[in-house]
Amino acid sequence: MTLEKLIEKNEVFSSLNRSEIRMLVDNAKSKPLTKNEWLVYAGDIWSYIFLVGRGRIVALKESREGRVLNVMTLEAGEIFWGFSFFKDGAPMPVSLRAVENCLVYLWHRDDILPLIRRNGMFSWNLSRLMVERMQVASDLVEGLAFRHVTGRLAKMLLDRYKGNREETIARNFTLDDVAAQIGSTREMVCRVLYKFADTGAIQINRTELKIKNLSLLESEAGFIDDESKKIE
Amino acid sequence: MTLEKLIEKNEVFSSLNRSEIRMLVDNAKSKPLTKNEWLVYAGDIWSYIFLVGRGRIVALKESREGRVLNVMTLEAGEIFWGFSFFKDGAPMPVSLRAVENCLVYLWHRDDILPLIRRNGMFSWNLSRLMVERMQVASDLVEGLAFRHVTGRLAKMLLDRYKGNREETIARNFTLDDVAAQIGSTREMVCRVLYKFADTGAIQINRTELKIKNLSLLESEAGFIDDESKKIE
DNA sequence: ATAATTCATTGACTTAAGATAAATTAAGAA
DNA sequence: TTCTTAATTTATCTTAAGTCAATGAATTAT
Repeated sequence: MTLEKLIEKNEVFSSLNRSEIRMLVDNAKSKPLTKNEWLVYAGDIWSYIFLVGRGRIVALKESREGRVLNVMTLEAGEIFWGFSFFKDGAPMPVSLRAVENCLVYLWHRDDILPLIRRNGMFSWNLSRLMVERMQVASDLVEGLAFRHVTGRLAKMLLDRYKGNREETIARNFTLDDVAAQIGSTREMVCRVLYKFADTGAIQINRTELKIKNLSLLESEAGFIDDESKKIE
Repeated sequence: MTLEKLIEKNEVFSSLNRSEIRMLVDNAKSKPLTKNEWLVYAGDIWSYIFLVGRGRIVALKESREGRVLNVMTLEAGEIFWGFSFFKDGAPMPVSLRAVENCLVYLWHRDDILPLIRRNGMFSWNLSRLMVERMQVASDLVEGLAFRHVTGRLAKMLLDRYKGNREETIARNFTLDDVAAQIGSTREMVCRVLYKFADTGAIQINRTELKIKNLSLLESEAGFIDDESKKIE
């Protein structure tokens, strides 16, 4: 899709007129990323806002011990930014890495600021997007603080495959990927998956997966009232 | 402090002119809160933005099992908002509770939106504040995902008392408070505090606390390279 | 001052989850 | 195909952290 089309389709830019969009298109710095290439590292001071034109980019945190937590995935058409785009000197809270070959369009803060001054609704729309991102962070916090690995994994399966009930799904993600999504280890993920299979919630083999019992999974995820887990 | 003064001092409102400030002052709904009173509950649809005039308000999450996680504390002069202030139907990710007697000034989304349309820098400043809040969330995630209770507690002590090195500090927080801040239990917090005392990092008794060895605490918090914890 | 209540502390016990290592299988390269 | 590499699976062991229960100290209410 052309950059112009991508901009037109994105809600954040919905308040811009023709000439403003043209200005954006003309000033965009496009940057191709090869699979696994890093766009920025956590801790960097980076004052850009960008739009994913093609491919997918993952935002992740790494611990010194080498563990990885995927915070979110940016699909084509989505927008993200460096924190110092908004606040001078604010470091990136996550690293950004292309999970496949990508094309991104970048704008430096200095090139966007005039637009923001002129167009009140533009940064309003940015604020709205930020709220969405906060919801993601909020869910993450809740999972990490209150749920066991079992619960986080069940929730992830539901988020991903609720629609594919009773369909056989190819396991096209590695255990390490899943572990990074829920903040655990591949061994734990593997064990818990087979635990779910034991209870009949899912069916699983080395390459495929099938959701057999939605409500069982939901109760593992903590969506359903489970008397044994309640207080008073 | 008068509402007008509070508004003038807050960066978010720094782009407003006299008459806009007057408009805000006139339209503010002021609401007193008694200690421990709830302002909103997590999950509520709540389209207000507010300014803490007096007192302190804590933003917290609760699990079904009764555990509590303090996400942040809003002091007098600080601003926060319901998520549906920005996005229709977006639920509150946290509950808000007064930890002492408070006075808050509230504005409904509908009363602020015209201002935002007119004044581009206002929502820009809001976005900047949102970035600060995201940094808080980011640190929280990092702590929960990568640090043990020991590390989170050490970090909390440093954040709170780095300046009070070698001074005796009254323990004016309950173990439950601390546990809620770092996402653990009072018993764990107690045990870890006495573990820190064993290593000589702090001195502690039932009512007081003293930081004895900053670098020991820092290494517990993971600020210092600890060979034993590194990979390869 | 005394009683009631809230907090802090500690030990014993249980569970969740990570580390390590080895065996097995699938996928891809030669 | 055959070989190599990467990923999955399982078992065992260790550690982190939570629960429960009991005790003692401080604080608040009466």
